Amino acid sequence: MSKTPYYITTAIAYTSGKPHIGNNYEIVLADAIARFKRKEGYDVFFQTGTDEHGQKIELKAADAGVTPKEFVDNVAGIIQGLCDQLNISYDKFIRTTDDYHEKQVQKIFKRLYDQGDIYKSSYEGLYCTPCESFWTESQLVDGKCPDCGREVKAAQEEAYFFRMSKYADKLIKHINEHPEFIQPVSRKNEMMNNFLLPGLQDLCVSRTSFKWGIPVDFDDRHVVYVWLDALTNYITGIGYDADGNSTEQYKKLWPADLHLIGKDIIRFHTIYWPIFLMALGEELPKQVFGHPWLLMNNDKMSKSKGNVIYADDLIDFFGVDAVRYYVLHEMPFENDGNATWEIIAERTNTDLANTLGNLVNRTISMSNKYFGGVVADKGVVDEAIDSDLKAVVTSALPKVKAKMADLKVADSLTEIFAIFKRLNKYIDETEPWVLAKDEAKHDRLSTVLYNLVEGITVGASLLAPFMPETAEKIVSQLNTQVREFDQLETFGLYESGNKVTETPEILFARLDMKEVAAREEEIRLAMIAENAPAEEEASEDVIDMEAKEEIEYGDFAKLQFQVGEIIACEAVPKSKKLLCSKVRIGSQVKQIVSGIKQHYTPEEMVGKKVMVLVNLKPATLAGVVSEGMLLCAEDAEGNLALMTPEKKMPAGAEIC
RNA sequence: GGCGAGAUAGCUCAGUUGGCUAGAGCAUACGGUUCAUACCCGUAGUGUCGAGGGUUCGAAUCCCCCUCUCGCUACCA
Repeated sequence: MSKTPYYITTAIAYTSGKPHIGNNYEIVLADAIARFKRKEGYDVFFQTGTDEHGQKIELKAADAGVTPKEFVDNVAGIIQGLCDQLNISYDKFIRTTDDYHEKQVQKIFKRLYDQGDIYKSSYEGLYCTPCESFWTESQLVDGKCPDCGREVKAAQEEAYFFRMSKYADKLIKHINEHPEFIQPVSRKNEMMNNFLLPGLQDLCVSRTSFKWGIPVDFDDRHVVYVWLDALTNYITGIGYDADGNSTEQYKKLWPADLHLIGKDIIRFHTIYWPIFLMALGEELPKQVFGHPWLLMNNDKMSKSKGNVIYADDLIDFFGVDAVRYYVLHEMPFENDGNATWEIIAERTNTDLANTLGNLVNRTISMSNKYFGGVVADKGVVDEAIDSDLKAVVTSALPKVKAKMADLKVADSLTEIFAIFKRLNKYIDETEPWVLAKDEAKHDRLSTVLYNLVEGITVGASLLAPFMPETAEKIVSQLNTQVREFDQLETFGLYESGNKVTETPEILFARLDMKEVAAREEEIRLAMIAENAPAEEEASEDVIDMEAKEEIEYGDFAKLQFQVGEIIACEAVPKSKKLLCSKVRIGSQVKQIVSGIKQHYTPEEMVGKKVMVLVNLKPATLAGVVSEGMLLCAEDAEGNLALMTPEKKMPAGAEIC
């Protein structure tokens, strides 16, 4: 009987820098699922990898003075190193710079172009020069710019687009008929209500503004833009061929059983990716699970704050399985989880050191103390207390399987730990130290210890997909092996008369919270120190934007910039981003609305001298009239900085 | 602004189709035990189940309204 295939993927990691623990969470989750499915008897193929193209990488490489390829080789190496440290059992690590991938992406692009799904456009008639904005046809109001109402006209920038709308109805039908397709289901509504039902926009699938990408082979001014390049890794990695010569492996594995991704890219995996596949005539993946985030200190991580948590730092301190346990157990199904050194340490102490580690240790110690390490079932049963123990142990597998079928990994671990908790209780119920004092009860004592060793073996075997190293350590101390799943619903398979180790090793040492805090602080300070110069560098990080059309001086002269003084400011009601400021310009006061609430409080706005575009046609925003524009600089992360005069200037001074 | 989710013990959350004294884990207190990593076992809790109103014999659970939080999205001159 051939095994049922199970193809699982993670998102491929973007190689712009070293990923933090929040990024690594996904691959640990995928690994646990993959290992579990293998144990369940599936023929698992687990693919992960790196996404290595794009302008950001091109720029970072230039800054670092290396070629983009050298840059991504380095980062991809770091990422693979982290995978190894985290004990990730991937079968394939794909890089989007791999030859076969690039070749297939070109073929896919060509094929989609030939069949009319991709078309070339140049934004013709859709550029509003005053607004500096491109618009798609459906965004126009009465054929004019939806913002200013002026005529739009052709622009120079050309690009290839994918006709998304063509497949929208088919996708809506698929999603409705396959409620399991998008997980968690709450995401399904978001996709439907925000994108599919209002009508899909065509997707831009090429760029001419940078070079570090896969060239469109029949039009080499263009490179394939991110999604067609990145998403296709799921099929190129297993041997897809756009000309119909796909490998046997591809035929066996596709469609994928599970794409495990972060909730931020659900849209691309549940709308664009299925539509690409439909266009190629391939089946859709069975399930896309958009997992929540693992946040750090309930805050946005920042190197300058030193609160970024990296997997390798954690592994150094806690050990790989403590880290795996933490991310797998602490992460809820739908809400974001939180990671702090303190919480990780607490989990390690309570669950791993106390419940599990101590259980193994005390069991082995007693075996050595009372029977010289020999564990034998003498068949002396106390039905009242033994039967419940056995029931808990042998009923765990189906419970865990049920949880895993719904991807409830955290709950699965809880089920497994229920065994260890039950075993600890069993020790109290049987009181081996009392039995030991009575020669007549030594056979009973032997059976009790046998039951403990047996239960631990079953628990360790269940634990193996989640904490492989620990499972191995446990069974090795018990001088046995991790069992297959079909041996976990029978009690009593441990070889009677076997001898456990004489020198039990502490599996997880209890951690002193003070030491944990000290270590965290040490790393935090090191990170801040290391990034102090880097942060300056970062501020020097150049940002290239697409070049706009050249203008005449006359065009510039039309714009009236003046220094304005903010004399009052308040938040616009019913708006999340808008602040309404009263700005003195000369002797007049204008009311200006700006989308900067997330960066400035009304209080700190007051008194600032800022650069104002004065002669902009008034517009109404969220029901409030705005008579101009406050100018800000914006960086790649969307941080804003108001433009203020470098020397003291009166309100109304012209900026020219 | 649109759509959606949520507000339950100090903390993180469970509470199926409305039904007996509202639960789990962690943290806390007390008791027990000593094989073990000051560990394990047991007991005890405290909760106006976000506010208000309604339906019902009965509501954490259904309806209305309010406040707040969050997600996606639009807007962000």
